[in-house]
Amino acid sequence: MDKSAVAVEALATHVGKAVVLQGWLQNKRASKNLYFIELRDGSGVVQCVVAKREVDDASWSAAAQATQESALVLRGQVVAHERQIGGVELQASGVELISLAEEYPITPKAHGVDFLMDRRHLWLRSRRQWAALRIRNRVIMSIHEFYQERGFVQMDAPILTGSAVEGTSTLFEIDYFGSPAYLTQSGQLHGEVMAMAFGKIYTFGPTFRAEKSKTRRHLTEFWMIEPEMAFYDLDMNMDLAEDFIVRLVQDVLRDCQAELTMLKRDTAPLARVQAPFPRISYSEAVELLTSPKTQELLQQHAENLHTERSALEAEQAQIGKRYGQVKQWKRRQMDARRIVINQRIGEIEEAQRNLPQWAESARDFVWGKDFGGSDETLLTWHFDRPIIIHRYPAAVKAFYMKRDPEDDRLALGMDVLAPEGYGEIIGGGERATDLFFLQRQVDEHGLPREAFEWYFDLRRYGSVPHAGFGLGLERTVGWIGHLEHIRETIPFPRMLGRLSP
RNA sequence: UCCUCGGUAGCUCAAUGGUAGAGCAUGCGGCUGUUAACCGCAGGGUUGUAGGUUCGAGUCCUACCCGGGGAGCCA
Repeated sequence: MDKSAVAVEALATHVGKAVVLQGWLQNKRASKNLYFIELRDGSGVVQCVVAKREVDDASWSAAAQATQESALVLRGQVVAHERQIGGVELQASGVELISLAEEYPITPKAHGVDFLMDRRHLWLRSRRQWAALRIRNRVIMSIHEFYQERGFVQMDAPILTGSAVEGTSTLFEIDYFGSPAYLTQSGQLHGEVMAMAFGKIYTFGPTFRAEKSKTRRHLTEFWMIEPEMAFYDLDMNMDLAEDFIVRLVQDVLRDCQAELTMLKRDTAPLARVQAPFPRISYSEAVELLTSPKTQELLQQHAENLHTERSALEAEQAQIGKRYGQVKQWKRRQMDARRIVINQRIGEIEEAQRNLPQWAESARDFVWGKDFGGSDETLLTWHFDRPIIIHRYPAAVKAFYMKRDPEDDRLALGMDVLAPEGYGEIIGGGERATDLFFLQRQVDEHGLPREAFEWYFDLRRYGSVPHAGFGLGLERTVGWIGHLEHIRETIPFPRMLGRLSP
């Protein structure tokens, strides 16, 4: 291994110099005396030009032999080249084949989800996955920076627990030396413990939910960041959540331009993610949801879908008519276009099927229910940035939430909803401080008091106002990267029916 | 659990109930700058499974299996 090898991402600072690159062949284009090799090294991708007259025979035949994902060492000079991503390419002087790859299953063309998921261990090498997971990395870094700069202490909550926080139906149960134990659903309660010991803390760990949800927003194993702060009320909690999200988005916007470009992410909506976020109470949200304004937005959306579909269908008909009379290469273009059209029409059809239900759900929404996925999406349509909804009916929130002193029906909870249909990325609130209230809540939720004695102790020994929230890492990354599915935001997604690789 | 869409070549997809095709990938040949390169040729199929309707089924019907998306629930 060559210690002097340069990372692709650093090449811009090596223009005009001779370098050694180590990596894998992502794609190759050939003409008689020239190979264009796209070399991937994990830090980026660079085009390497291998010209027959510039290299020796061994190098030339190595370049000829190299298949997709073959491992290579390339030597050459870095030259500036306007048309390349990153602005540089390598003029190769030597090619060494380290390992000849067998026929690679993931080709440069499209593949289906199931096929790719079965090959997740290889799929991770693809550009989109690279971009998505680099954004994940940047977000994780920002999370730690944000809290560490503010004097928060990182404290891990246990993953194995003896008690449930949320409903028991979504718990993964395991055998713990003959007793039942559960994989954690939230570090919440332990976070409160640590906040009483360290003041301001945050947990960062995996969370498990045995929900039988098959949607683009659900994983059975996901990562959650849960800050918990002593002497914080609901407003301070919302301020923190707002600053936090702005920071994550702006860091990615600044440091992940290449990744966002690769994902074809429209960055305008991200640039608008600035404080303050609209803060609306649950009751105001219900009013908004059931208002004519929401129905108008739905109507407009339905019309847009209809117009788009008509245009696509007209184009489809045109293609069908002309198909028999055109040249081969044109026909191929038409085939490709036809596939894109079919896919989009499928999406529109589904949206058109769902829209009436969305409208009905919004129109008939009654105070007291929790918002469904479509309701949340509709609420975010009214705004151009994330929104915070606070003061939910106590009945739909967790037992440990503090009641609103001004209205006992309400809990001092808050959710942050991401725009563009990505839904809830934060859930949290101010915690109840009163021992007797909590004991009653535990009883009413049918939970065993004994299991919460240690939690009750926090209210016996110096109980103070405190608050916190949980941020879903994968949903956040999915939203920032505008990814179609949450499974692309984590290296090895765990979902219903998916445990491997 | 329910609703909905789908399963055709290694992959992605076509195919008014009437001879199963295209692109990519693979192999061979061509091309001095390509950007999912391009051009030519070749090999590649028990249309998810089991029944049924029909002169004839990839296409219609029934059941089952597998997958996508959504509801419920949630980050």
